[in-house]
Amino acid sequence: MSHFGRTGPPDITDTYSLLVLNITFRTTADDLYPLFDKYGKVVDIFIPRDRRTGESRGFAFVRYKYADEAQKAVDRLDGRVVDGREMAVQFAKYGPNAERIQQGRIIEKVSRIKGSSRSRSPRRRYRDDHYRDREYRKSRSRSVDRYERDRHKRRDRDYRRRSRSHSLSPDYDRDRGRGRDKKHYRRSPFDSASPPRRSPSPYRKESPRRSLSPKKGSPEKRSHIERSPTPRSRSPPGRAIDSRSPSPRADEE
DNA sequence: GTTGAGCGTT
Repeated sequence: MSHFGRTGPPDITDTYSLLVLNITFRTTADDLYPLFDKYGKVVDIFIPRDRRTGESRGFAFVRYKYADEAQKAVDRLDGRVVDGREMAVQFAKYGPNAERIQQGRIIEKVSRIKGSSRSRSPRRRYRDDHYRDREYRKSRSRSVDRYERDRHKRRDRDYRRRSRSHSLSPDYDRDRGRGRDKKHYRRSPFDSASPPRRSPSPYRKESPRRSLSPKKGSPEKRSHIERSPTPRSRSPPGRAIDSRSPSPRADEE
């Protein structure tokens, strides 16, 4: 009763799905229920979680019974700060069965949009057109494309932290930033209160940090060489290990 | 204990 998503989809025949993005990873369906239920009758709330960690992915699906209520919730809850984070509420474009959705309502059949009431959500922007363009082609299964991208994203998401970007063009990056939010936009690097005096090259992605003395060794280099099946007994038959790791305690122990 | 583009389960 309280927990949504525990069971399969109850009935998505006459329900409107709303996509809630930008929510915190700690936000649960129970937390969103009172918020969305205040604006209408919430049929079900589902928050996709990770299969491995089980943590929320950062977005949830709120299903409403009526479109007017859903629309109101989108207008009222869109941009609302929840748990210190602004959540973006918008109509879902895709359904659970990869079905097409218009204004949150699942359309089993691919009907042509007459253009009656589509300019109701100005938040969709050109993104809708972009996706639609791909669907129009129908040269390939978009479902697979989506899953493939998702998969890459999952792994890339973890690796992204270490590596900023492989080598994407400025255009690509700019397109993404522009389509998402403008909060990332910075007025000017010189506008900063602290001049980049300390930073040798703020524009540089990273400092090469070339050290003339490679110290004793680089563990990273050894990573690709071998995993060292026996890291503990990797002590070479020399005095290298002895000189750098006397291990006085080990002697006593 | 962390992260932040995006579209979903029994």
